[in-house]
Amino acid sequence: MNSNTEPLPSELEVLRSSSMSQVIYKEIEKIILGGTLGPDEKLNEKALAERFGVSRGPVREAFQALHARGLVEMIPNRGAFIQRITKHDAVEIYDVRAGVFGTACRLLAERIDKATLAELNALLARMDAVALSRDLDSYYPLNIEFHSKIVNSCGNSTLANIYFDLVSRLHLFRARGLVHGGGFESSNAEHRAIVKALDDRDPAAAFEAAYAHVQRGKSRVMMSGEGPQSKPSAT
Amino acid sequence: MNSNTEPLPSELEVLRSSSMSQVIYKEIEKIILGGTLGPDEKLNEKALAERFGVSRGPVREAFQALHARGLVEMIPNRGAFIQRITKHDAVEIYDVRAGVFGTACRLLAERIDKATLAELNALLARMDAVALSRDLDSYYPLNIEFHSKIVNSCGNSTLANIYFDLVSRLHLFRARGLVHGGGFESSNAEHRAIVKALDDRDPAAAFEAAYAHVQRGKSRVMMSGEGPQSKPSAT
DNA sequence: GAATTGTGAATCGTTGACAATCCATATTTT
DNA sequence: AAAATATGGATTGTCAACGATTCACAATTC
Repeated sequence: MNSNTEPLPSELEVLRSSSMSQVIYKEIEKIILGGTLGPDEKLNEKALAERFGVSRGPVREAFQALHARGLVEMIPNRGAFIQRITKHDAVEIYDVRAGVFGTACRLLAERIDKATLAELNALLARMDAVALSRDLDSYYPLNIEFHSKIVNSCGNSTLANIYFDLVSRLHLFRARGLVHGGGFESSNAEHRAIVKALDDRDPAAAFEAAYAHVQRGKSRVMMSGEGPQSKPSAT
Repeated sequence: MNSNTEPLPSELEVLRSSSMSQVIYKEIEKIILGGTLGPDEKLNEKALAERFGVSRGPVREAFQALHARGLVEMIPNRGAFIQRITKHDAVEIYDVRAGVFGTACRLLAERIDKATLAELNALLARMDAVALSRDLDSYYPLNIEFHSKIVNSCGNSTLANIYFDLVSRLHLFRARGLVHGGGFESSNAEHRAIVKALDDRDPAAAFEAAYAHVQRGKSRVMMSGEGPQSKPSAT
């Protein structure tokens, strides 16, 4: 076909492979996770449709997908609202995330290669260096990269999708600043314990180290006592 | 086919509390998981809309939600198809399910009460009895009830939702008969190991027992070599 | 006869319009 | 004046219709 001509990676090409509602989905997801809108904020169909230059149909379809993924709440005859994550919800999500991340490490321990191990060690070193200079804004992305590298290397895309979904939902729990807040030196010590278990090819130890690490992260976040705590009725 | 158009049984009142697309979602989900349709089967918008007596709008919204949950595949300008689960996909799902179910047991071990323990023991006894009579059709629902009881008792609805989603997706992998196929006496022995760990309030042991149990279930299913094995391009 | 091209029916993607519902404000009632 | 009730505007839920794309099958070409 036109393997020689592909000068348009822009919107036209995207529209060929993905339907409109999928594009709208990604855009609204960006808006939600961007954090500019407050929690419990209303998502106006007409306003969003006009903003993207489409009709309300694709927007409504995107809403349903966002609802299925737990990012928005649908109230009949009222519309779509950014999902509100209570403290109780956040605890639940952290516990599942601990189990999923632990499972990723367990699976990775059975198949990790030298290259991946080297990359993880390199990240450890960089995080240690940044921790010394106490540069929080530099530590944060490295921390994410470390966890993502593990999840993406465990050879299970289903697990990876679930993991990143959980992380997205936690983003809705406005309690950041705490992730960096309490002691990230100890955090990196926990990272080292994980990598050591991976290096030892010890699945059980890898799970335990990873599970404990996320649980400590939960404690660090919850300690600060931020976020909404009201508990709406279950669906 | 069905000249008597009454596919929605008295659930018109549900429409008050839930939107139409949510009802359609549940109906299509039932159709998919019912198993009457083969894998990779096309879901016709117009046909489904007429079957439910609505227009195509709500049906398309339901499709998006089903797609987000991994039950249908959306192909641009082609429509919605029942998601095809390859053997490779099934392995991934089993591994995640093992980790999630293990996490449920781990959490439950920290909070289980006498009543729940008694219920689980009662189920164990019933499954043993059924195993003696080799009544597979009676064993299967008890097996499901056992796992569901654990997941629903661990006090984490987020985890429960993810778990049942994974189970649903595994249903798309047409390889049943195998779940019962190879030795369900050993399966119940594994159940006993889980309950023992729960009784001991030993989280780590509970996880290991549960994880190993699902992994053995995976082996039993995969051993039979059924299911589609073609591997479409990764997303 | 096999491959290619052309045609038409069927289906999908999107839109704009209409009815039903909800919300905020103004009006009435006690 | 406070509570209850009406009212108008805005928003959602659903539908039917239009253009665009795909698929199956017939006609044509080599």
